[in-house]
Amino acid sequence: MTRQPTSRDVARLAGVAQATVSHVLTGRVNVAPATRARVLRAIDELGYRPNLAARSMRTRRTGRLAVVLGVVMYRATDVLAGAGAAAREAGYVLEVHDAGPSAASCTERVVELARSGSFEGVVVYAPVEVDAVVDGALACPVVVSDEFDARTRPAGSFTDASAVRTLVERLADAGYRRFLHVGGPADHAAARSRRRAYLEAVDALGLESLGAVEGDWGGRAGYAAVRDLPGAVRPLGLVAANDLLAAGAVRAARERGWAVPGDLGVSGWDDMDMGRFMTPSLTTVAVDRVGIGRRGVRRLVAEIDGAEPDRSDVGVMTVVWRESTGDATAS
Amino acid sequence: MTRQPTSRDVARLAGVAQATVSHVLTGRVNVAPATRARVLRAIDELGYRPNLAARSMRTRRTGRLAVVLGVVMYRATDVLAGAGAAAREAGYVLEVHDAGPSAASCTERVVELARSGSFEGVVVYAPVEVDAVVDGALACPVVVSDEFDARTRPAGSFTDASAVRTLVERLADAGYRRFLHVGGPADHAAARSRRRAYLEAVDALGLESLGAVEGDWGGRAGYAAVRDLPGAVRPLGLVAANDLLAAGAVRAARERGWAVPGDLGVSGWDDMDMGRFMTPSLTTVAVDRVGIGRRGVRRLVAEIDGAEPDRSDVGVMTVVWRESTGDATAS
DNA sequence: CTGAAAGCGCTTACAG
DNA sequence: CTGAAAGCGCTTACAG
Repeated sequence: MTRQPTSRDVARLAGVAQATVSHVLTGRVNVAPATRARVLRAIDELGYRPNLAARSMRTRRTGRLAVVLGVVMYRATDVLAGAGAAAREAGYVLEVHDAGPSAASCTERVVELARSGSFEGVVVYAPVEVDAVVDGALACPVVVSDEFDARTRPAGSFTDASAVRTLVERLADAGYRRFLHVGGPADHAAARSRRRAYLEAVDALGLESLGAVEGDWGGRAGYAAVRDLPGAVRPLGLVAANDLLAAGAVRAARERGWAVPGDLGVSGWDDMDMGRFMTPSLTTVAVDRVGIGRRGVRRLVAEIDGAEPDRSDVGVMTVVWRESTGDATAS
Repeated sequence: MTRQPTSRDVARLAGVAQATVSHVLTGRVNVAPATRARVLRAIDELGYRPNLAARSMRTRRTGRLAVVLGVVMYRATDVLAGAGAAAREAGYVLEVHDAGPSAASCTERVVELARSGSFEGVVVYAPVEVDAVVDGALACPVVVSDEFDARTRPAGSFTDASAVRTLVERLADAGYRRFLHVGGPADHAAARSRRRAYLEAVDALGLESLGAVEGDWGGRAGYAAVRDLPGAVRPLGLVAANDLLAAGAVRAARERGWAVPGDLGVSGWDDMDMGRFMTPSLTTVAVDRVGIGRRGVRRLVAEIDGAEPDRSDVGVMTVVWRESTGDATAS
């Protein structure tokens, strides 16, 4: 833990000026090969590492991106991994801030970070009140991941919609006669989008729907929804907004002696690890979380650079068919 | 996105010297109340924010801690939340780096970060080769979370051991006659610790053990272990190193027509959300992940300060009893 | 209690 | 191709 060597030390050892060391380091100015080699050797010998704070002060670039995370997301670290990789590629480093589950606290944090001047951009994977963010006097761009952007119909909603439509169609084909949606909290754009997709699907297909229940992302809402249903609704097709809600629904059905599949056909969302080992194994929608993370950072970097955002990897959901959406019992 | 105001701007507006602004900000030098108020008003009016890079360069403190995360952990964001809160309390900011699942890649990353000089400390929630870390010429302290520290018997192992012992005893009391452990990968200290605890428990209690199988943290190993067992082992008590392994075991048992509980009694680990909705619901060990995160950062901060680490919140596991460890079928 | 001056370690015009 | 000089925005002895 002795004093770290500086570019002056390197210059001295290499017998050149400090500026030359800098030229070698930044690569923005040509340096004669022999000089360059001397500098590199000195760097190596001294174990020199540039002081990033000093560089940042001089260049007025921090090289930092802030990530705001909502804790509720399943496997948020996958998103982080994607975001981190994209950030590295673009030469940035990520500072992660989690801001609790509520849209209010997330919004507050986003504004604080975007005003701090310590970041070149903020990317948000959390529910926020976008208007508040946009209004604030920000020092850098803010990008809200599609899944959490409430301003417009999110880009992700197209794929949400098609996945939900596919699930409803399949359940109808399998013989389920009535339908129910158990959704997530309304302040999440993804929850709203799946709910809307469900309502559109049953409407478009002329199916009998018992409606859309709102829950949190925990399983109890799914459990309660099925527990409280009249028996006459069977066979029922249930599209849940995530796997926990679906698992709760399955549990309630079993306690009532309903067959799953048979009396109840269920699908979840998120492809949680455990779903494949449940009995019945759970049909679900696999989401490319790493891609979501990557996309958020890429959009942010594009905005920082004033470039066109990359749209190439939109649409990253796959329905995973398992036992829980098997055929209904003929009644 | 206009130029950010500096402490000079504040000084000019308040009619004081730049040093006085600094005195107000750092609080290390007394300032007359009236002067102080003028400065504060100017700061507010200008929306001034100190430039952290400049401050850091001058003070030679970065105010940053690096966190290295292994992606495999369940709900790693809980750990992050705890770490982030503890860091905030101590006046630090966290930079999160995930380093892939392997001990080699994590170790490499830790050394790189600890050498970079950009951090005042590194806290590791990932499997690492501690010797390599200790050998390197590091610029800051490195703390490995107990759960991943391979050097010594980790502090967490005591609680691992007692939880495992409790589970084995209960299964024995419930009438299970033979025992099996399905563990995690051996390069994880937690996996080794649970395995050892299992072996000690069956030995101490004089129970018949079929041994300890090593898996990854996914559910297939649990599935395969039970699928391949002779039927004569029933009733079997199985202690799995996590809930996925346990869920896999349950699934295999059901496919073989074994009753769970009855022919097979199973416990998991991690208290994954879905476990309570499985049929049977899964007995498991709840871990205080937020506490693990907090403890890691507190130990690191203590080391930075040369203070005694806080040991007050060690031992943060609770067995959650559910249906899967119910009574064995008398045979 | 207040302020003038130096300097943290870099990079960037600019001159040679 | 190389280097001398200035300056990024702050804080810290130090003097008054």
